[in-house]
Amino acid sequence: MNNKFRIPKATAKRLPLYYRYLLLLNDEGKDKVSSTELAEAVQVDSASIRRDFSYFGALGKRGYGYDVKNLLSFFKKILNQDTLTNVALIGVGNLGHALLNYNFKRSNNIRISCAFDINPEITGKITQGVPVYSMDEMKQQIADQQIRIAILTVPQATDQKTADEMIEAGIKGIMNFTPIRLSAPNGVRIQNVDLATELQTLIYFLDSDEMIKKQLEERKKAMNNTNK
Amino acid sequence: MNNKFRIPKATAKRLPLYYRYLLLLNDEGKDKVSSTELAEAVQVDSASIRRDFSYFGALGKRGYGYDVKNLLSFFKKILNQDTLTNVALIGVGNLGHALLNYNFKRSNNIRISCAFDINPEITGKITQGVPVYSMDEMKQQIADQQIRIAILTVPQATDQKTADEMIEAGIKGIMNFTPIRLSAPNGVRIQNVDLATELQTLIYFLDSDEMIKKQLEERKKAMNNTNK
DNA sequence: CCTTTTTATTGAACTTTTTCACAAATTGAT
DNA sequence: ATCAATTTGTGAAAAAGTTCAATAAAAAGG
Repeated sequence: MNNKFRIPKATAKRLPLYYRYLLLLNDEGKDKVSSTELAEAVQVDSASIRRDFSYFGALGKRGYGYDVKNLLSFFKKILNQDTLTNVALIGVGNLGHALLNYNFKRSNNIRISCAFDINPEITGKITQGVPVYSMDEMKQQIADQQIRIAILTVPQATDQKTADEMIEAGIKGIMNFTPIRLSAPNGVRIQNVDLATELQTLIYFLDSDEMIKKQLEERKKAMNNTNK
Repeated sequence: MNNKFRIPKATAKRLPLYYRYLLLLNDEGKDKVSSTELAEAVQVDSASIRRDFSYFGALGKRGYGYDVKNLLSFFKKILNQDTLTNVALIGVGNLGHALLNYNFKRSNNIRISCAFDINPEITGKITQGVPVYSMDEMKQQIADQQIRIAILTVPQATDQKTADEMIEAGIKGIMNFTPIRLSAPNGVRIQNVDLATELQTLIYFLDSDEMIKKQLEERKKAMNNTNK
């Protein structure tokens, strides 16, 4: 028996994407979908899609494509979408508020079930249907509710300490919106979401696109001059 | 003359990370930094860091490390941090508001200089120091202000149409927070930021971690039984 | 029933990214 | 001046990820 369970990281990252589009197709009443069709919608090369699916065995039918309902229920299980996942929100500032309003439940079966903040003006109340506790209560609540996943949107400074506390309370996965790279023991996953960095990367790519374009133009001009 | 300018994508994505940490070090008054030290802070293998830097030439000194000020001013240029980058915000909902409050300027020299929305209750006003225009004015404003980059946080549905309009107005880079994979002509970059997807990926990894752990335990147990 | 078309599956080639590991340069101590 | 300790820069190997393209199965059309 070999490790059939080790799915490439790159593939795993694309699964939710596939899943969401399959949900959409299903809602539209579509019965089948081909890798080419999927490729266009999710903007992943069709060969990659076929390769990705193949890690889970032969999910399709040659000459036909993939059965939407089949694929959907398969991925539903793979992605743990049949059970509701409760997550904690640490830090109810601007971004935290936005996330409270975000409807993760709709197509992901994820729910923010409790939030924590230091600001006494918002703690002890219910915001967007979610109770906001003080930070002192965090450890207890997370442990009691057996929450494994937390979204960290505190405004910096104390983040590592906060993370340590969360992990102590039983958190196994952190979606980290702070710019600090948290350190965590083995068995705890950190997913960094760094908005400023991504924006800057975008700018970098744009500038280098432009530079390459300029160089090409200059080279062309030089060629023309030599040919005269 | 060969293409010395083509920096690997993976490297480019890490540059803003390095930059931010270098800013921090400089603020702390540190003069030099080694790849090992950097590695720990940004959680990238030290060999990768050296490799990344080497694409730009020999930036360090053997037996010494990298000069913080030197490196910083070099990356400042590379990342276009010496000029302020204006970006547009399309959609001032919850997430949009959070982004308006986000201080991109502090360590990234990026500023949201105008925002757009359909909601007449917020258009025509200035929010967080940023004027909010109606969608009708978008094309004009983007063109007039020569904005190349936009953050798209509209609540779905019309997004492709909105994107097309933006591109027509001169936008070259879109940071897309909507779940839809936008299509764009050549020369326009789309950076997708998909919060629900990332959260789901995290859950997937957690579950597979757990499964692997369980399997290992079972295998161990089986081994023990055989050895008896 | 045969032929053509469609489309998944997958070995193999290819590309990109990461990591190893060591020579070469530099520092700092003695 | 010498030697030990550091630390970069980088060939080369390994690993991860993507794409090509041959094959096989199924569907559709005649």
